[in-house]
Amino acid sequence: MDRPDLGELLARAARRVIDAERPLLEAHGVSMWAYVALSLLARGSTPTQLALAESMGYDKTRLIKILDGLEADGLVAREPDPSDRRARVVSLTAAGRAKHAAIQADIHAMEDEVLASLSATERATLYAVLPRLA
Amino acid sequence: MDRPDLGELLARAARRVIDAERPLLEAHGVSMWAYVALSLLARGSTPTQLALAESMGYDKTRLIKILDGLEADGLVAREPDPSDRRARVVSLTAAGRAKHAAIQADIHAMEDEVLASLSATERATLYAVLPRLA
DNA sequence: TATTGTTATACTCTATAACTATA
DNA sequence: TATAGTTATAGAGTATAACAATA
Repeated sequence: MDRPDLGELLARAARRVIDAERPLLEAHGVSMWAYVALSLLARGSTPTQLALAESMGYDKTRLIKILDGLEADGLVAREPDPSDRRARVVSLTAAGRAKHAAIQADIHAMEDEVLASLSATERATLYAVLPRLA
Repeated sequence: MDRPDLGELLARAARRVIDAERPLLEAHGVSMWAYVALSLLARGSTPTQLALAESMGYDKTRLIKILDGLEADGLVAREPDPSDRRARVVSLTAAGRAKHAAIQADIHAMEDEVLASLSATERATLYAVLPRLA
């Protein structure tokens, strides 16, 4: 009966990693949710704002300010969807793609330190299991 | 270079599990942070409020309202620390211990569903690795 | 002088409701 | 009538500073 709570374990691990990400993101002048948006866009899709918000697990009304900032910095572009002129399609600019790659490189370097004490099989299992929990 | 971000994976998994916890906690009339406090106290220690806040990773000023509610419900007791009369020692009452056990039973049953698709070794690795990340 | 618990205040984040333009 | 994007407002959550009692 000495079983720890999974939610607490996940939340503590997530908080630890995110706390370590915070200064890296700040150095790049990008908020956490802005980085999440850049990450999804870097995976290749050019979704509408609503679709982007849903795949981020974020609110469409809050995403607007995020995109305003990214657009003002020239990292993303918003263009009207030809097939539905109510919608606006979001895409990465070349600068946005470069920015995301630079940030992600820093983050992955940080993660390597966090994961240093894990064996290769433990790491592989972690990356295999986590997506299936979400 | 198609490596996912660990922070995002952990945050999504944590959010999913915590979202599933929310209705269970609400049914027991306990907030998430109140449950975290009950969990730490159930592990046997009777810390001072400040020590409890630190081990929760929570703010001491916000913990006060949490403890006020738990004390009003008769789930915890606050007594002055004999060795330092500024401090107040927090402990579980019998009702608090029973309450925590009942909530945790519900939560563990929910977690079993979440973990159902994982093999026994995957589960063991997950429980071994997560504490080392935090 | 420093620290524990407490309160009060300001700030950020989040959720909800309305508005426009299209469908 | 319903939906995508937008804006504004209210609410919850969080952080900071100050206070009384004790060290």
